[in-house]
Amino acid sequence: MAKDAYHHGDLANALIDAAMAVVESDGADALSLRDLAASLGVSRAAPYRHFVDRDALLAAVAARGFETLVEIYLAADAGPGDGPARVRKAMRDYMAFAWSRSGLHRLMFESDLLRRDPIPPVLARPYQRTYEALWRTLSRAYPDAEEAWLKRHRVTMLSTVVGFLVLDEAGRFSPEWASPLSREDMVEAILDVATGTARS
Amino acid sequence: MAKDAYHHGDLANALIDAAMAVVESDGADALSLRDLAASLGVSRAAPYRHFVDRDALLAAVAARGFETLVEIYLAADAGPGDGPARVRKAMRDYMAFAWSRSGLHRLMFESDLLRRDPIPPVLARPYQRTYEALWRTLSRAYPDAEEAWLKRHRVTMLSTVVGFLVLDEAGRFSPEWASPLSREDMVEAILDVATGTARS
DNA sequence: TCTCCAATGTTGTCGACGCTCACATTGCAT
DNA sequence: ATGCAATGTGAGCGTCGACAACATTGGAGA
Repeated sequence: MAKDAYHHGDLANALIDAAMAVVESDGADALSLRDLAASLGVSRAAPYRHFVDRDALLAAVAARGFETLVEIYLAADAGPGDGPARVRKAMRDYMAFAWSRSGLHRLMFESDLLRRDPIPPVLARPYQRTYEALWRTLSRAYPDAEEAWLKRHRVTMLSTVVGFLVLDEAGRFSPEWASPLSREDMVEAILDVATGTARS
Repeated sequence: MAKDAYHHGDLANALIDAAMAVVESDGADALSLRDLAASLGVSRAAPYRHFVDRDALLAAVAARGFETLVEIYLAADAGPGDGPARVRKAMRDYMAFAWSRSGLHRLMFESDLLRRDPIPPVLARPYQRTYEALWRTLSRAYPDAEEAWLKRHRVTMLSTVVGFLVLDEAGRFSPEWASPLSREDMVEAILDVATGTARS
């Protein structure tokens, strides 16, 4: 109680937590540093002691998203089943993650953050680790494959899954549009195509 | 010259044109109604006589994008080659369009505009026509296919292409990441997977 | 041809926002 | 104990979207 009078204690993390909640519920565009500061009982200028600007805070939020994604990939790779089954599970779990936290996922994949040159420092490592984890899963699943084949597979697999998520989050696959396909039908079709096991 | 003193003449279209230029060069986030009005030599409030708010202007810009996409699909469908070849060309031309006007493409597929309920009226028709045109190309290419197969194909095909575009525009497929694949290699691989002609 | 009105454009203003600066307070290392 | 770096404050600047009250215009109908 004593310290709370002036110094917050861990304002940086509190800001990330609160920003994460806003991003998940209302999207990154809805984030206001002033509102955030007010909700934490702190002055409007306080956040700038920890993040140079609004984008830096969003980058920190996105970084947590990539860290979560790393865990998802690693868990799938450590799970049961043969290689291709683990790849499929990684993609399925990734889709579930994007679905349950769509505001965060949009920030991670549609924002300008990763378009910057250079990429924000806090984001660089989690982002790189994400793709290392996926690469590991993929190369373990197909140990005899040539590198070019694996790279090609990585490009097409990610594209298919991310494209489905983007279009779905944009409301493109409404029931009447997809009919007679159910959501599960579409997810399985996407996983089939993405992992290269599609039936013709 | 006389009318220019007070009445602009066709401010609505001039606004859309100017906004399109901004969207294509700097992205939708960079659009400022005030700057736009100034660049057209009108007052700050003038745009509001033609568009209820900033989003309405962006919706009009996006609508033009969808109209362009309709033309691309129709042209591909009217072109030479058998059905599957025309589908492939439609997707290839779509990718070229998204590439050459990436700011516009991002507005069309990543903005909140199409997430609204209801969809902005100016956007509803061009958006619907886009998918009718694609559906026509697809069903003509596979006249004997069942509806469920066609719908599934539409979902996976669009997902793969859009996902590649989104990830590419986000800078995910930089040369060192994709090596030894060239951009053309990736495009062909995407088209193979999207159109269901991928080699295993 | 004149008149009036709807369409169109302008000025003034408000509130929200990101961000900066000068200053205040705190706690930790010395 | 003290002094300094980290952290928080309050005031304020400039930009923006949006609204309201008013001004100007051109064309439709008398």
